[in-house]
Amino acid sequence: MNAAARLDATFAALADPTRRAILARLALGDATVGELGEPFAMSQPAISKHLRVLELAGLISRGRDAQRRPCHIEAAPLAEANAWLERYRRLWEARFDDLDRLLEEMKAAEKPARKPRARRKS
Amino acid sequence: MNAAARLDATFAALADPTRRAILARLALGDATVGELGEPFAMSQPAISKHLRVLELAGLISRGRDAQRRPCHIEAAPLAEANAWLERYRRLWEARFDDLDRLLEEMKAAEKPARKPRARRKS
DNA sequence: ACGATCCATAACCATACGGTTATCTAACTC
DNA sequence: GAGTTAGATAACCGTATGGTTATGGATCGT
Repeated sequence: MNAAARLDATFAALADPTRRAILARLALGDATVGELGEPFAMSQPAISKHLRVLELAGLISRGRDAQRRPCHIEAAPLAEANAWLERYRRLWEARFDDLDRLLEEMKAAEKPARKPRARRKS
Repeated sequence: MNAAARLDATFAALADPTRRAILARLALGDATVGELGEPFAMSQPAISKHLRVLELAGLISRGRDAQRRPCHIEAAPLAEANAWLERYRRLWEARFDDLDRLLEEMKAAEKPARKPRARRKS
């Protein structure tokens, strides 16, 4: 799987609240399928499907403990997703830069400028 | 739209290589629909659909310049996605911590330990 | 006023997704 | 060996997604 396909799978896996909650749970430590499904008003096969999506995305791995299949979070794909987002960080930090500059201006002028950052639907 | 639904929309929007490429282009500056579609072997309506997905996710906004509809990247949802990922940063950084520790051990023992970090399909 | 340009919308299609119920398998327990 | 427990798998269903072609609408140029 190339980098683009991995990002596809990772972001798609994260685009579901149940799966994000499962990852949040697994961040606290390994858990079985039953434990992972318990918080959700959802059938067991539905949970298994979510786990398969997470596994195919490389976000979890599964061990074996008798009948149980403990799940373990694998953070590497999250690191890749983070690296992708990283390239856009300046775009959202610029917002705060603007805010800082605006605050400076307000402090200097002692009169709230009310300049709403331009843009936004013309 | 609540935080979870926004994350759903954001991650889903990012789970497509065409849309990520469009965002990459827009990070360099605003562009029209035609300009955005030019690199892709895809019909114009397909591009419009991708742009609508990005717009619904709040990742772009659109202005107007005569017949043209210039698109502008909006990074705020990316910041939210980043904030979500941030909570898992220690999980993938731990990997490097382990590697560092392993390297320390190797250096101390002068004999490559070959301990493959345990876990992984039992 | 007329055609060209830029883009959106509608209708359609195949496939994927998120859920269900029912059933099957593997391993433990007694 | 019989029943029980933990999950996986199969078949199905409604809706969403990603693409297409065809058409429509707004604005520019002449």
